[in-house]
Amino acid sequence: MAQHLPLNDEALAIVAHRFAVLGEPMRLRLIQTLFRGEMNVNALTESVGGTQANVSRHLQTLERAHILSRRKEGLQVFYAVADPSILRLCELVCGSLEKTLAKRAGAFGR
Amino acid sequence: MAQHLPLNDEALAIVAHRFAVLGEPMRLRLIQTLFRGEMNVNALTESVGGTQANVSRHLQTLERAHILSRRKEGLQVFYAVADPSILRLCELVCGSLEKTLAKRAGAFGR
DNA sequence: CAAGCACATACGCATATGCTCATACATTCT
DNA sequence: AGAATGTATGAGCATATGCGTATGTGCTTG
Repeated sequence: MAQHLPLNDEALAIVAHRFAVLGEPMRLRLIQTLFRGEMNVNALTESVGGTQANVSRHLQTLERAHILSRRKEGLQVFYAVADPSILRLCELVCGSLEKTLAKRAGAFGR
Repeated sequence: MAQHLPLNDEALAIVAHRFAVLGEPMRLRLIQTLFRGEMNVNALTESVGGTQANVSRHLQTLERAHILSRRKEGLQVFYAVADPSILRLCELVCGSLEKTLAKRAGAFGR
């Protein structure tokens, strides 16, 4: 947002929407899983837990935001991380949080 | 999220919350204004538009998320960007959006 | 101490969001 | 064509969120 500033109303809404899409634990969990590579809906549903319907909806949200890509192969649909900046985005947030919330650092990593 | 992966539930919730806080146009507008430097509530209210009550609420949300800092001086309260990573975060999103949504690029800049 | 200013908060409303259950849709196989 | 499988979508509910109006709180000044 440096060479871009100040953003007008439309741009602001678009940026806010992108952040909002990333602002749900279930969607982050899906993205996190997909960092390991492309996966179909059933596999993702098992991996993250919850119902297939819910997972499908979140995947749709992420794809519409151009964060994931969608590839249909026969009966199955494979999703993958489409926007490489997402990883850096998450790293930035994690790094910042580790500093700001050093007390709760135990919640990070495994 | 690289050396951090995979995040556990608590960490995921924290990261998601941070993204969610950034996922509102009004709050982004406040942050954007504060990139120019510390400002009090009245000045911010005039700058971003809307009611004082609403601005105050959003500022509170941002401060609780450790994105802004709060300094009281007499009658006035001054807010400032507390987390320097926010700027890079916004830049990342803007850059990514310019590429992904090249068609709507006209919405950016001024 | 009373008045005034800057900011925060309680309340109520309208809308948005996430979830589940059930069902529709699409593709493959028999 | 009909059955089976994988995915998407509609309906309905519960909760969360953003907003405005009105009021409360705290500091300062006359």
